[in-house]
Amino acid sequence: MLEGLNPQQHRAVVDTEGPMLLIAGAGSGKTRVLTTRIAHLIVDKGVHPGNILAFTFTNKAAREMRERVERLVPGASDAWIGTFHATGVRILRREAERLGYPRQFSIYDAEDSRAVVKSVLKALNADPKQFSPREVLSAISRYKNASVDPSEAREQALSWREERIADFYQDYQRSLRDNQAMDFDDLIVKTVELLESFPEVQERYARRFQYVLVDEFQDTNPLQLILIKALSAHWRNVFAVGDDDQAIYSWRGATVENMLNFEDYFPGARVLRLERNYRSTGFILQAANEVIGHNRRRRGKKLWTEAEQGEPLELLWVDDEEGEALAVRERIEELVADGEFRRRDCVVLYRTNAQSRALEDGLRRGGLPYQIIGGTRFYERREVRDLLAYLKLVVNPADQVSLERVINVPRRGIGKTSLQRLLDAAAAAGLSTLEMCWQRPTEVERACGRAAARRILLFAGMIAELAALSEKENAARVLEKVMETSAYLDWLYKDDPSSAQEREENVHELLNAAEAFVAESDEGRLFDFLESVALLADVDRMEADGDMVTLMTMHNAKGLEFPVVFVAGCEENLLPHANSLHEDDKLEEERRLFYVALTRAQRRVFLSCASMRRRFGGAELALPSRFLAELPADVVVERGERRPAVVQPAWGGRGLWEEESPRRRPGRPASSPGARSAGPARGKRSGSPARGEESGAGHLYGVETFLRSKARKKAEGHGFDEHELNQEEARFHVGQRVRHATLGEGVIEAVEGFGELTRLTIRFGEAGRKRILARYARLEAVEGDSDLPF
DNA sequence: GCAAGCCCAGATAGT
DNA sequence: CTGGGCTTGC
Repeated sequence: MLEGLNPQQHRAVVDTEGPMLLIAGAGSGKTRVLTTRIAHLIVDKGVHPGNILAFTFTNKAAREMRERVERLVPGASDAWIGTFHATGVRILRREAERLGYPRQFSIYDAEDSRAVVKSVLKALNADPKQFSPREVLSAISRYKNASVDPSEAREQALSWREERIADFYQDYQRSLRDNQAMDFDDLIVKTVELLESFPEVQERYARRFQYVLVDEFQDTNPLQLILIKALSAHWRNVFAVGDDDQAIYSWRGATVENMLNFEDYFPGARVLRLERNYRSTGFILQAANEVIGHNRRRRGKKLWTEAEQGEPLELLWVDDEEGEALAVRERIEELVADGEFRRRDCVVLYRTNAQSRALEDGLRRGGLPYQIIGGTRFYERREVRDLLAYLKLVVNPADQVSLERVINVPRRGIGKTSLQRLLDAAAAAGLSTLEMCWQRPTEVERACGRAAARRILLFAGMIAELAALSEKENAARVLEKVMETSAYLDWLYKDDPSSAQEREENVHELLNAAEAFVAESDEGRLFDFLESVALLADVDRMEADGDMVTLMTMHNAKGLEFPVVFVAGCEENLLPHANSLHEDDKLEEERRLFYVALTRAQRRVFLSCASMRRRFGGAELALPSRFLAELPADVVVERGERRPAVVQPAWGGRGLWEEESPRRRPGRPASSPGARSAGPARGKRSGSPARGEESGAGHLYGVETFLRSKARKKAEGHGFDEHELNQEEARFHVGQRVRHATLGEGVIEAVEGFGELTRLTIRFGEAGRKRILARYARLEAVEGDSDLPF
């Protein structure tokens, strides 16, 4: 078992007593250490598997860890291995009654939570202009992950706004409790609450877990740290594994402080490091090391490898997202044709889910099989959520959110007014809506009128029947019954025939999921099924079988590895993301994200960078990511050429990126790839020159053609002739300085539309950013272009 | 009670 | 361009 471990790994495995922090670089074999350590505890130390607790970042990671341990030690599956959330649920299902929750409390996902926040905002008369559900929700989540309860939030509030949010927080929690529901964060919050309020319970669990292991420790938050401490308090054997260079979830409340101050939180802790990388080639590692070296806030380490240099990274210059998709597809086809890689070896990573669409289209058009992780998730489809809401309601009749979702879906003539009367009556009686219906039907009739009451009571009766059924039947049977009694499929076709077929397929997939669950689990109980659904992460649904390319966000790729990695959209405002440009901490997190992306790769890395990207329908200029400039020049070769983003093609002047003399842009050394001016790319010394010579041929059309055809279409509709059109086009370009009569001087950031519809986004000094119609703006050109990036 | 149509805001990342 | 929320008219 211990064979083949390097000395550091070996020590990390066998040095089991007391707290330990393992700083494990990307690809340094930490998963192996974790699994071997668990196996070692069981086999060599005689620890009972049930006394081991391991936290992973995703269910998929948990499953893999369990399988790997099981392979080393058959019968080890009694160990508690799971995400923080899953472990929280596991404890809460046994103990929730102490907190005043029934065992079968509902778990609300983001959309359910949003519904609750919305109703809270409405009830407290919040001004929708000042408080969006989104913001409030994220504020609440931040509080929770920082372990701040509503009353503390109220006390800490420094402004009227914060006070209001604390009030919303309080009502939100009250509402969840009324619904006997917990949101995602609560799964940990309530577990901590339980352990803190009931010392005997804490003692019981802390005694039980002789060894506690935590993976991806750099992405844990203060609340999770409290949970770790509480559960390891008795034996104090905490083994935390993490890499500060891969901390990418600070927006979820995670803090590297947990790692940096480990020795304070766990006195007597030892710290070990794994710096030898077994995953990537020399070139890839060199690139990754160099990039992450630009971060200041880090513990600092340097990965090394004895692997061969391999192939240099390739930088693909493309015109726009379609060109990018095409380039990605062609490279994959090439790799597959060479026989060196399969499609399933390839992953395409991107910063935002919105980028997946163009990539997806490109792959589909080329007939290249792919799977997408994340984005519009299966369990977020309306039809799937409707049916799940029925099931949740069956399990937990107090769940108002689910009730309101389905009481009139399919339509049964229970409209807003009747529903409101019903809700009011129930609230007045201090009962949940369904209890009201079941226990006091006459009052429902009084409140809603006879006709409406009849329909409502019919619905309530249906849920009661389903609930009875769920006592003895498994999840799949109950789901079938829901579909049957609600005639859900019929309604799909009635509601929107055009989408009905696709939705029906989704419904059947849900049914399949339920069947699969029933087949796998002991009892196939409905509420266990709902729980497994609620806790699923996107990556958990990743297909291991089937030869297809995988598409996902960089965040989702954490902890995974692939022979071939594509990093799409290596552009300013995307990577680093626009929202992270102005704070150093955020910028460094973006860099870590890029680092994570690079270090997923075993053998090949392709980076793509477009000159133009479409957003909200309009065209926007894209600049090469500053991170590209941080790559050492001799580990990258370029493909295609960096074509100027000629947003105004007809005007004939120099395009934004055609420079008469190589003028250096800020922050970009001349030797780096990003600084090279347009022109045929050259293979570099270490690369394969022949490839570098290839042009970026094969685009469906250049930016120019695309924009002009679009312009012509518009012009035809508006009685412009082409001459006039060109005149209009000629007037403005991105980067141009202009003066506005009242707004002052500014720089054009984006040009959208053509002719009389030309819209300009201009950043003014004082007035900020404005989006205006060029024809009314009466702009005056000012000499000299602004130096981009803005 | 309900459907059609209009308007506006919007999309960083996810257990 | 898209989706959700609101208004309007039947």
